[in-house]
Amino acid sequence: MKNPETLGITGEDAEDPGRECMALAQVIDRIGDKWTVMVVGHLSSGAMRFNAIQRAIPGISHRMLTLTLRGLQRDGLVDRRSFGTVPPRVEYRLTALGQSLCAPLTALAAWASDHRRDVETARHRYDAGDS
Amino acid sequence: MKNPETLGITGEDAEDPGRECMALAQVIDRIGDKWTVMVVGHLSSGAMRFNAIQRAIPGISHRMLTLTLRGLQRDGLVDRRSFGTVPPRVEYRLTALGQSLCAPLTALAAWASDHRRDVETARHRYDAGDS
DNA sequence: CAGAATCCATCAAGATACTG
DNA sequence: CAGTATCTTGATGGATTCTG
Repeated sequence: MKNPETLGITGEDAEDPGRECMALAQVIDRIGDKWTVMVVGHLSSGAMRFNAIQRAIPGISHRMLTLTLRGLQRDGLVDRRSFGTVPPRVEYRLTALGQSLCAPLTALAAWASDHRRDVETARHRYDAGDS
Repeated sequence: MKNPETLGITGEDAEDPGRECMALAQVIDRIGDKWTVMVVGHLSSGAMRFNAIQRAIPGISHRMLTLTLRGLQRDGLVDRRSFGTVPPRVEYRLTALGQSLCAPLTALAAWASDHRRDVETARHRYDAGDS
C-alpha cells in the first residue's frame, strides 16, 4: 500500500525495489563523478578541444581529463575526432547517446538549483548539533 | 550558434556553460555514489529500519550504510526517527526534499534501462580494440 | 538492533616529467 | 597540443570489535 507519490523507482509491483535501483546504481557508478558530469555538461554545447575543456573546467588535472574522456569514449557517450595535423588537433563531442543523457542530467541540475538552499540550511542545522 | 538539441545545460545564453555544470557537479558529489542512490531508491517506497535497508542492498557494509544515512540526514533528504525502545528501533524515511529528488533520479534510471545495451555494446567494441 | 570506534589495505587522484 | 608514464599520498571503504 505505497502511496502514489513514492515514485516509480520501485517498478511496477514494488515487489523488488532493488531492480531499478541497481540499474541506477550502475549508471551512477560510471557517470556519477564530478568531472564526468562537468565534461558532459560542457560538451553539450558543442565540440571542444582537449585544452579548451581543461580551461573550461577549473581544477581538473590533465590526467583526470584524459581518464574521464577515455571513460566516456569507451561508453560511447563521447566521440573523439583526431585531425592528423601537427601540432595535433583533437576534438571531442557528444555522440547521440551522450546527448540523450543530457536530458536527465539537466533535470538533476534543475533540482540542484531549485533545492540548493534547502540542502544548505538543512546542513547548517545539522552541523549546529540540532538533533 | 548552438543547435537547439544541445540541451539547456548551458543556461540562457550559453555564455557560461560552467554555471549549471557546477551546480550539477555539487549534487553529484553528494548523492553521486552507488550506495546513496540505492538507499534513496529503497526508501522511496516507504520507511525502513536500519537492518532492513542493509538486507535490501546486497553488498553494503554496516559502516557504509551508517555513513550514507548520516550524509542523507545531514542534507535533509532523510528523516531519522528513533523509538526509545529496547532493543532499539530506528526508522528512516525520505523527507519531502528527499522525495523531490526521486523524480530526477527516476528519469536517470529510465535512461539507464533504456540505454544499458547501447553502453555495453559500445564498451565491448572499444575493448575489442576497434579504434 | 543500531551505531561508534579502531585498524588496515586499496585505490583514486594530483604533481611532475617525458614523448610524438 | 595531446597524451603517456611513474610516483606518492590521502581519502575511502571493508572487517572487526565494542556498547547502550
